[in-house]
Amino acid sequence: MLSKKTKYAFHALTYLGKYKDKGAILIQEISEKHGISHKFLENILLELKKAGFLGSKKGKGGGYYLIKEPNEIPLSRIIRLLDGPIALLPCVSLNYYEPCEECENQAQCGLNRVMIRVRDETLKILEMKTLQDILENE
Amino acid sequence: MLSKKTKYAFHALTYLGKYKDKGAILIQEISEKHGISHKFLENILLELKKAGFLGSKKGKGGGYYLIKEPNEIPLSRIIRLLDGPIALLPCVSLNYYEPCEECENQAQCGLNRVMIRVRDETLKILEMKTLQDILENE
DNA sequence: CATTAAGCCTATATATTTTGTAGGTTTTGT
DNA sequence: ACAAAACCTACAAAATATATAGGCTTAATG
Repeated sequence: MLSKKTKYAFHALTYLGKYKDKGAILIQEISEKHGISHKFLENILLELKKAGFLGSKKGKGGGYYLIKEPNEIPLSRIIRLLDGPIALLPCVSLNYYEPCEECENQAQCGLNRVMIRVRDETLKILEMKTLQDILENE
Repeated sequence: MLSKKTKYAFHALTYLGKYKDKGAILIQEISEKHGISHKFLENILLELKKAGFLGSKKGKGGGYYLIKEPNEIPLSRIIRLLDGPIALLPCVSLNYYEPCEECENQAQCGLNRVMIRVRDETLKILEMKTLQDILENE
């Protein structure tokens, strides 16, 4: 399941996408609209900024704004940024690969192959669908 | 990601499937072969038993054994039993449905639809693939 | 140029979940 | 009767997720 962090990130991005013509938007505005703790959201927005999705302006009249087009933000990237791996096993993760500690031999692990399929089907969707699609559905 | 519990369950089931002609198999045998804590595995096997996958025999010469054919044990059921929902959001879970607390209106939640697709594609695989497939791959 | 309102940053606190342990009870073969 | 095994419930420890605190930096404005 997606963490709250990731869900909050989607809410914030959606909000910023919806009002992207209004310029910089306050953390506080988003946190109040969605009932998210201000400080928690602050951390999330900062991560999104560092990852290159958001820009910000400090000081009075400051706030956050999207610096990518919504159709350039695949859902997969947001999930990976905030939640980590999308795959169900570390040994089939593309971005967070590690061998499974319990598995003496990954090549002959029966689960491995199935989980590669699950990963691929999941990614087909999450890499194709973007913030744009979310915005259109709301 | 799958929890250790679920991974251990798969290891145990695979082991029991592999040696299903040998009758009851000790917890200890499985736990030693896979480096799993005896007591932790005990709890897992008990759950698998209560869910109808395993049988057991108490007392001397006792142990656990499969009571379903490996091809009657879809991976989805094991994951759900030990890990809970397969879906990425509670509001799209078939077996563990709850409305998302942050979402005022699920019908017009943009994520909802995408996550239904992810769930469906994932389930296509995890309901079709069974312990049998795992055994064949090892 | 002082004040104020905003984001930035790092550390810490709290809550929840996962993982593992303890210890006694029941059952069964010998 | 004894020993070996699963059964059961509760608890402990560790890890992770969620949330908070508090000072720092930046920028607009009267």
